[in-house]
Amino acid sequence: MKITISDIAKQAGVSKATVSRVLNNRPEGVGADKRAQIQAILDETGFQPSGFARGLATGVSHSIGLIIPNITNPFYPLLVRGVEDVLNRAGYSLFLCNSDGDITKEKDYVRVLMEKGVDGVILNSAVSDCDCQLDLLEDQQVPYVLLDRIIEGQTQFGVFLDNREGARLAARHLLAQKDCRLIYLNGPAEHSQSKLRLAGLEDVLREKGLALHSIRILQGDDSILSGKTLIGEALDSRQPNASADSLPFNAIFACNDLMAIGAMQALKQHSIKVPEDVQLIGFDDIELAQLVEPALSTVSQPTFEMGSKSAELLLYLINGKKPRTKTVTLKPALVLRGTTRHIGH
Amino acid sequence: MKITISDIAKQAGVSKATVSRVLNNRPEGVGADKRAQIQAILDETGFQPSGFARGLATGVSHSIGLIIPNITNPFYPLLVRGVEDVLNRAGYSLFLCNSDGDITKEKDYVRVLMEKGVDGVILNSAVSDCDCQLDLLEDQQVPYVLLDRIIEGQTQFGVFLDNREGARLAARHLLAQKDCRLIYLNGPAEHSQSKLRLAGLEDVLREKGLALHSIRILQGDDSILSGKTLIGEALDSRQPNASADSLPFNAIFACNDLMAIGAMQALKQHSIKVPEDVQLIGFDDIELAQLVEPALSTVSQPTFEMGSKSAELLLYLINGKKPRTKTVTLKPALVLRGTTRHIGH
DNA sequence: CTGTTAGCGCGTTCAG
DNA sequence: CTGAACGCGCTAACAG
Repeated sequence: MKITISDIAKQAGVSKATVSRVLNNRPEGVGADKRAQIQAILDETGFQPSGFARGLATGVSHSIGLIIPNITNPFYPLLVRGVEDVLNRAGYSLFLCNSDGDITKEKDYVRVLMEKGVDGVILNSAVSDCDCQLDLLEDQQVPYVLLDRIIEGQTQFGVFLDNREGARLAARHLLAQKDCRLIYLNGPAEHSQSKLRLAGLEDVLREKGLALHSIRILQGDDSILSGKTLIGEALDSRQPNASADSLPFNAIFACNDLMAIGAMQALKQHSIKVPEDVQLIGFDDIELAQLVEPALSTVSQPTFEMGSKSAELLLYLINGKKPRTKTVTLKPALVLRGTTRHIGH
Repeated sequence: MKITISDIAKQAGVSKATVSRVLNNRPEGVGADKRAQIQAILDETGFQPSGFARGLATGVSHSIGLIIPNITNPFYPLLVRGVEDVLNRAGYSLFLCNSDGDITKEKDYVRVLMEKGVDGVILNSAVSDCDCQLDLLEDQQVPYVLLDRIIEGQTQFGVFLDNREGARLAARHLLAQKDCRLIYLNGPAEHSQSKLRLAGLEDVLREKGLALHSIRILQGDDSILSGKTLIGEALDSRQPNASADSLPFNAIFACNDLMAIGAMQALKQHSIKVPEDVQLIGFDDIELAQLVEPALSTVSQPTFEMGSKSAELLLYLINGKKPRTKTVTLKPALVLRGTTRHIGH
């Protein structure tokens, strides 16, 4: 049988209460002599308190849940690491949940996490039409922070990237060239990211006095394949024997790097030169972006920081502090590499 | 306050025991009528049992721990997904821990996981010189499976890739060309993978009647940078004005894809053609391997399956069944892409 | 078929 | 400064 707190109490000739006090470093109520003696026994027996019993008695688990769509998406590992690092340092453990963006799975996970008694939840869910998962959390007063997910009219805690501004940066660069015929490779339409990035693009169109329909929007799904297929089709549908000059587009802005890389593959297959014939900008700045050839120009987001910030915010909430602002907004940056040309000068 | 089992017991006019019975779908001991009635109350109140109390009473948590070096390494996400998928289907949750290959961290994680009362642990630790973490597990009889980590003379449960055979596959292909001057880019020497892959390479050397020192071994650390640096140095150190013919090597076998990709970058910087001037094979077959240019030839391992198999094995152990074999060995496959030439024919 | 009773291991009053 | 006693919410053994 496992060794318990009363075992050492007996062994030390004291009561469980006293052992508990030194176990939790309570300054009050134990003489230095006894304290040291008990600590010694604790150490040499390698005693480990039961998290169950502790949780039951205190209502605290020192573990939190992180729900993301899919760890297999190269955007997430760094984010997860950011979360785990600050959590671990603070003495918390992490439940990892892959929702696949499925609202049902997400709800199930939330339920399970609450059963486990997590002290808080970080939720990165891209869909925003149903918030029933949040209701569960609210009901039980479990603190949570939203990661990169905007819910209109709501005032939850969250950390976000300024997606709209990121898109503006990219769009301004691309639309700076005259006679720019731009394709926007959109991500899943229900994702707030896709919407915001499109909105940023439209901002720039307005800035430049261009019609909103002057660009072409292709609907993808954030995968390499969809980027490749979409651009491949756009290329196939043009006139045979068309020269590069007559390309139906000369710039692509993709909602994420994966689609941008897919687009590059299609372009390459058709022997279209990047960035000479068409310029290309992605979004996310995943590690892969630096490794493709030519290296992908993209809008970078501080992924690790998004994870760490959200964990910090959550810990704040768990400790009952009210952070000054309910949301943390991180800034994107345009990273120009090999798939864009330098403009002007 | 949270709603408890006695609340519904009261509400239904029965005892806690009865509620517990329907909660756990115990076939015995509850009339169909009462059962239905209680279930109804359960549903409409949205009652959720406390995992703490349950764990305390049963000694079971329905959660397991997974310790890996670093989720940020592109090899792991798929593996983690494999684990999580089968776990989730079986009603288990996953604690994710990043050890950074640090034995101290690893031990700490094991300790914490045991405090949380995990039902089992999957451990992917590359170092094998100290097994104190395992002792902890053994002491408390917590089932665990080793992932891709061989401990000599031990007979723990585990799932492994046949690393040695994988290296043989690659080495045979490379050494089939006559006058092959091979560089082996080794991973961290203390990793069992590195050792086994080197051993496989040496197997082939013996097969071919070649001296073990007829190849050059460079010591890397599994990172892109180390591959790039090492090969860069090897290239810089040759005579100036040397032609491609006089390259000090014409084939590279890297212990992992990341180093292989780094090597490719160095080669490209020196305008050395792959695979014409030097052939290159990596190991792992991470997603990136298909995306570099030219696509990387490599030894693939069934990463997802390694995760899922290890989870299955662990669940087996948790359920007290004795699997037929203590270890599952998965087979690697040589995937020839753009960084190797076809031989003979 | 159902209710009663007794812990699971720990934290936490409240007396002493 | 210390200990006895209770309760956290649930399961399990035992009666009825």
